[in-house]
Amino acid sequence: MALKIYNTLSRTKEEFQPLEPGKVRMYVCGPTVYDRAHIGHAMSAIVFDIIRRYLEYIGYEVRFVMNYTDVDDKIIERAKQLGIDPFALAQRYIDDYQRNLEALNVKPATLNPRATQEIDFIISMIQKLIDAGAAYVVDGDVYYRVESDPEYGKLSGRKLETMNAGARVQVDERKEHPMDFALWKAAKEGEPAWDSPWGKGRPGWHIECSAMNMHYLGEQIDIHGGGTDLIFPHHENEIAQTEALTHKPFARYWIHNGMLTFKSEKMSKSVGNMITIDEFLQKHPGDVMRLLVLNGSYRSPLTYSDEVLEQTEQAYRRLLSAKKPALPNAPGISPEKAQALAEAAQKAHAQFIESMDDDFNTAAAMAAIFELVKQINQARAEGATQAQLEPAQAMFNELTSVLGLQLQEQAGAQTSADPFIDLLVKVRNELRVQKNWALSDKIRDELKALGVILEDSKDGTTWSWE
RNA sequence: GGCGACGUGGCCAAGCGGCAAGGCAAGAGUCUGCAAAACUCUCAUCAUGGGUUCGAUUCCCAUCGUCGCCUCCA
Repeated sequence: MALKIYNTLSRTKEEFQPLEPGKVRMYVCGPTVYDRAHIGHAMSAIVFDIIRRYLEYIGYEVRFVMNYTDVDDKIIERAKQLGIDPFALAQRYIDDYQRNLEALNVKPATLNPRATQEIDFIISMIQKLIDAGAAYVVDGDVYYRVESDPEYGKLSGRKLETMNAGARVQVDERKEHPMDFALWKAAKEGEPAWDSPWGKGRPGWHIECSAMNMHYLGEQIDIHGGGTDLIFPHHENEIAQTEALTHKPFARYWIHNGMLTFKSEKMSKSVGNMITIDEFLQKHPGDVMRLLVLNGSYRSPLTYSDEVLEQTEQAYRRLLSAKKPALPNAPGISPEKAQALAEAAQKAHAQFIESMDDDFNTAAAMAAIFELVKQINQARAEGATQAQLEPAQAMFNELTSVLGLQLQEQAGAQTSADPFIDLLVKVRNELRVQKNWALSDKIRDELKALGVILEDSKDGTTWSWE
C-alpha cells in the first residue's frame, strides 16, 4: 500500500517517490495580489493544504513554498486607477490573503517568497537563458524562444504547430515565434522598474516561479501545484525555462485542482461572478468551505450553489454530533460492544488511509469518517460512557484534523453568559417537573432565538450555542 | 477551429470489468410531555445508440449535452 498521485504530466496515477527519502519539496502557485481573493482561491489553497497535511501525517517532512506575485500589469493598472503605490496595494492584498488563509485553517507555508524580492535571482536566470540560446532581447524586452525547446507543450499536450492555428491574440511582430513569451518586460514611464542588463524593467510572470523554485527548493522538486487554469501557459513555460537551464526534469509530480464553478461557470474575476473569501466567512465557518472541497475530487470542478452550501452546512452539523460527550449518567455498554466500537475506529482509519493513498480521494475518506460518526452516535445512544466513547472519538479527531477540519463548537466570547444559561436550564427543569409545559417551552423557544439550543434527554438537559 | 475533461437517485458526489460508498433532502418508525438531536428502516441498473466480453456504470466507437484551456486567472 503506497501513495499514488495523479500526475498531469503523464496523465496517470503514479506511485509517489520523492527525490530524497522522507522529504518532500512542494511548490504551489499563489495569487497575483491585485484584488481580494475569492472562494476559488480558497478551494485551491485548501486542496494543497490537505495534500500537505496528509504527506506530513504519513511521515514526510514537507518544505512547502507558496509565492505571491506582487508585481504585474494588473497590479500596476489597479494602483494607477486608485492613485496609490503599487507596492502598497500588493502588500494590502497579501495581508488580506494571509488573514483569509488563517481563517480557513490553512497551515502557513514554510516560505512565502515574492517576485519583487527575487529580482537579482531572476535577472541572473534570464541572463543564463540568453547565454544558452533559449532567449533573446528585443528593445529592452527579453523573450523565451519556444522553438529552442523540442519538448515545449509536453505538460499541456499541445504542439507548437497547432497552437497558433486558432490564436486570437494579436501577435507581436517583434517576436520570432508567436508563442514566445516575455521573461523581462521593459518599463514604461512611471511603472515600477529595476535595473537590468537590458534596461529598466520588471520580470515576466512565468520566470518568477522558476526562479523561486530554484532558489528555495533546488533544481528539481517533488510536487508542483496550482489550478488547472495554470497548466497552459504558466506551468508549461515554467518547465521550459527551468529545464532549459538544468536539463533535468523539473517537478516529479504536477498536481492541478479543478475549478470552482458557480452556475456552471468558472468563478473568476473576469466573469464577475465571484464571492470573496471574506464574504463567505461572514456567513459560514471555514470548515464548511473545507467540507465543500472534501466532498468531491480535487481534480474535478466543484459545484457551488446555495443548495449545495445548505447541504454542506448540514453535513457539518452531523460531523459535530460525533464530538458530543456521553449522555449524563450513562450506564455503559457491554465490553463486547465497546470493543466493537474500538474496532470500528481502526477500520475507519484503515479506510481513510486507503482512500487518501489513492490520489487523495477525500470523498471516500469522508465516507469512512461518516461511518465512524454513525458508530459513535450509536454507541452513545445505547448508553456508552465517556471512557467507552473515547477511543473512537480520538480517532475521529485525528482523522478530521488530518483533513484540516477544526470542528470547534462556538465558544469564547459567550462564556460570560454561561452561568446564566445554566441557571435558566435549571429553573426550566423544575418547571418541567411541575409539568409547566407552557413556560418551559417558552424558555426553550426564547433561548433558541438567542442562539442557544436546548436538548432534553431522559438523563438530563444539554445546551449548546447554535 | 485545436486540445482536454465530464454526464451516476430530487441535490452534491465516490466507484470505473463481476450483484452501485458517503452526505443532504424525502417517507416510515424508536425515544421524548412536546420539540430538537440521535438511532432504525425505505429510496438508482449509472446521458443515448451500437460494439468487445461469460459478464460493462466501468473498455471501444458514435450521437447529444455540459464545462475547462488555447488571452490575465487558483
